[in-house]
Amino acid sequence: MLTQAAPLLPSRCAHCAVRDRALCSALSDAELAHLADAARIRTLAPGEPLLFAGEDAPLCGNLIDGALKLTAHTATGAEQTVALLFAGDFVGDVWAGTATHDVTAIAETRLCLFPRAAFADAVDRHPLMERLMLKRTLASLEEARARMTLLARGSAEARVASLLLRFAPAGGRFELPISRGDMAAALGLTIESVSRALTKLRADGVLDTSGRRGAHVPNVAALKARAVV
Amino acid sequence: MLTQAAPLLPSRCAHCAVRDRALCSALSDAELAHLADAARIRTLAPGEPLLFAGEDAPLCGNLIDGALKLTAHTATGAEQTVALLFAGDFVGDVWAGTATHDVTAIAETRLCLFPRAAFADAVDRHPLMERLMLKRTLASLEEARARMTLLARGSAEARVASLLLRFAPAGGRFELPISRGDMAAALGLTIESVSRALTKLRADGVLDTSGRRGAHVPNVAALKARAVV
DNA sequence: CGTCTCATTGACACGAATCAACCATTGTGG
DNA sequence: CCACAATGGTTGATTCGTGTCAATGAGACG
Repeated sequence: MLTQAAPLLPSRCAHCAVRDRALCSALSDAELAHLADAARIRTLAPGEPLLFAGEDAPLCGNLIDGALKLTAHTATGAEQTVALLFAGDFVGDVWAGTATHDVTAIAETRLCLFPRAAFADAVDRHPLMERLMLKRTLASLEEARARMTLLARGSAEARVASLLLRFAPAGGRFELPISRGDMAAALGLTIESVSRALTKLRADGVLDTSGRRGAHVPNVAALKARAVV
Repeated sequence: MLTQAAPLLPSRCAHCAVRDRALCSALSDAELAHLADAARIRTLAPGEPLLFAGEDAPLCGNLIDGALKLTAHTATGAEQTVALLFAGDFVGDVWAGTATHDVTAIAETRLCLFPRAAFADAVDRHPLMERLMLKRTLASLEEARARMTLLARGSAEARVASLLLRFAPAGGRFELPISRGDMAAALGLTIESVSRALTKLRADGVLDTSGRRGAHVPNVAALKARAVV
C-alpha cells in the first residue's frame, strides 16, 4: 500500500472550539485538513452584516462563537427574525445561488467561512458530513415549527419567556445578548410590548434585571411555566 | 460482464402519479424496484389520523394524492397546524424513533408507506436520494420560516389570503380542501376570524364563495395584494 | 455636564378572541 | 317526503391584548 503524506491539520482547526460540534465533526483530521485550505476566519462586530437577502452569497460556514440572526423584511418594512444561530451552527446556502435572508451579527462573532463551491465539494465527498447536515436541517425544521406555534398563538409574555429560556436554559445570572429591539424583531412584537413583558416578569419575581443587559432568573421552573403557549 | 436480472418495477410504481416528484424520483427503475418490495399503499379518509405525536412511528412514506396536516398541541389544548403536505411530499421521521407531530388526513388521501428501516436503508444506499431529501428539507425549512413571518406579523386577512393562494396559486375556481376550523388551526386564528376574513374578501370582490367548499378567485393579483404582511 | 441612544411607562386605538345567537346544509328516522 | 336534530358556518356585542403615539427615564459616551 502506498502511503501518502496526510496534509497537516491547521492548528486553528485542531484547537477549534467547535471542532466537535460543527459540521466538521463528521470529518476525520485528514479529511478536514483538505477542506481547511479553503477556510477563512472572519470576525464580525455586533450589528455587522454578513449577507443580504437576494444578493449573491458566495460564502457559507460555521459559527465559532457569538451569535447571528437571520431576518426577513415584510412589505411594510418591519423586520422579522426567523432564526438565531449560535456556536457550532452552520450559516449560508450551499446550493442556492442567492441568500434567502439577511444575516447579521448580534454579538461579537467569529466565523469559519468557506467558498460555497469548496463546501459543496466537501459535502459531495463525505457522506457522513452530508448526513449530519441533513439531520441538522431536520432539527432546524423542528425548531422552526415550534417557533411557528409560539408566534402564532403565544402571548407577549410567553414569547419573551421563551426567548429568555433560549439564552439561559438553566436559569441563573446571564447577559442578554441582544437589545429590546432585536428581541422584538425575533418575537414578532414591538419594543414596548417586550419591555412591558419584562416588567411584568420582574414584578412577578420570575426575573431580575440590572441595567440594559443584566438578567437573573432565580427560578427556571417559574419561567418555563410562563413560556407555555 | 455478468448481467443480472433486474427486479421488475411493480406497475404501481411505473404508473405512480408522483414517480417523478417524490423522493423516489432520485432512483432508477431498477433501484426503485428493490425499495418497492417494502412499500404498501394505504388510503386515509378525511380526518383519519396516520401518526400521533410522541408515539412510536414505524412508518414513513410519500403522499400520492390528497392532503395531510402536521399539527402540534399547545398546553391549553389549542391545535396548531405546522405544515400542510400534498402530493409528492414526504411524511414521517426516518431517523427519529417517535413522531414529532400528529399527522392527520384532511382529504381522501393515498400514501405509499415504508417501514422506517427500509427507507433509511434506501437513503443509505442511494446518495442521490439523500441529496434530494436534504434539498427538500432545506426547502421545507424556508417555507416554515416564511410562514413564521406570516403568523408573527400578518393580519387575519393576510393569513387567510395567503392560505387561499396555497390552494389555488393561479386563482380561478377551486374547492377548499379543508374546513374553516382546519384553516383556523393552520393560521393561528379562530374560526370566527377566518369566517370574517372570508366575508371581507367576498365583500371586496376578491373572492367568490358558494356553499361550504366552493371558491372562485377572479383576480389573483388582488388576492396576492391582500396576502402581504 | 450635556447629548444620544435605548428602555420604560402611560394613554389610547384597533384588531382578534370570546361569548352568544342565528343561519345553512346535511343526514336521520318517522 | 317531511320533520328534526346535528354539524358547520356566519354574524353581532363585548372584552382583552397588543400596536401606536407620546412623554419620560436611564445609561453610555464624548
